[in-house]
Amino acid sequence: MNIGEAARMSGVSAKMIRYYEQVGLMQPTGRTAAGYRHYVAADIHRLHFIRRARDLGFSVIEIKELLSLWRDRSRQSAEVKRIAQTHIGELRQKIESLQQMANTLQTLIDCCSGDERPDCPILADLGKKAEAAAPVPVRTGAVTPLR
Amino acid sequence: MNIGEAARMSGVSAKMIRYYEQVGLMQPTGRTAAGYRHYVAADIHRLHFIRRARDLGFSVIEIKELLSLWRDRSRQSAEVKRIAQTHIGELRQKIESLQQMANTLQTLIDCCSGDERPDCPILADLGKKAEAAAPVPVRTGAVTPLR
DNA sequence: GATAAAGGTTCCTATCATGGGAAGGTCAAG
DNA sequence: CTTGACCTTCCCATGATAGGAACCTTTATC
Repeated sequence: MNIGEAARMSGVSAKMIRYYEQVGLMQPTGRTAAGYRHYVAADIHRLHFIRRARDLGFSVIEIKELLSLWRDRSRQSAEVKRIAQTHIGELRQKIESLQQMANTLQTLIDCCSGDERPDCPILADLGKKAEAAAPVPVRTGAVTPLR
Repeated sequence: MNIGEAARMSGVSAKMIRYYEQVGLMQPTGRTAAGYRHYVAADIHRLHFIRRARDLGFSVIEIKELLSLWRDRSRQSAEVKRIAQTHIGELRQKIESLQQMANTLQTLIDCCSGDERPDCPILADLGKKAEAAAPVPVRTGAVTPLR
């Protein structure tokens, strides 16, 4: 099966399939005489795995680790759990940070009359001299951008 | 005042100050004979504004809009409110998406014994043929990456 | 006045996952 | 044999940020 059909079957774009090969998530596949990649059922399965992991926000690095554990008969589930927990920690930190932004912003919005007059507590707050209200920005690390 | 001191006073790095000038958030400042940028109090104030807006997750584009409204005497607060509400909508969507990831992942983690045995529901789920459990990925637009 | 340290300038590179597009080769159907 | 769909590689762009090189300026010290 060609890359296009593999893309359709796995839900991963052809572009990304090539990228995953390049960064080592996918083994280089066999090629036809003309240089076309060809895929078998196991490749599709692996692509499904990757896509699902991406949907859960795992980075390429993390997915590489998960993949190497996936069919390792001697793996210890503790290892997988550790990776997942680290990741969920990152997710939670990011959520909290966004939540704090949203809360602060909501407070400002609630105070804004939102009419034709120029008085606006949102701008007033942004322009305040000191940073009294500024939430400490959280360094959340490489959590995957949402797709 | 030189760019270094402006950075110290505003909490925006010199690198970013130059970047903001380049993308039009800051007006090009005056230069000394040697080509050094120099800043006055109003510039620091503007940098504070920018930093605060960045802390709230506004993109450079949005900040540009907010800045142009900031000292516009004829602005309507409704306009500012609209920008803020659009932005908070993006934040909420992003939060929801991350929350869903975290929930799914937590469910899987809870089912994983996390011991020395290889049986692992996390990997089992990721490797499932169909995408039954896959949450629909949300296109959340240009919400700022966390800092 | 010479020198060294600290700070400024521009320009290039990288991040991370993803997509767009060009230039060109291949395959299958009409 | 042409047409259109598909494949290949290669380059570029995204957004906000940082790192670093090469080079110039200012300031303080000897």
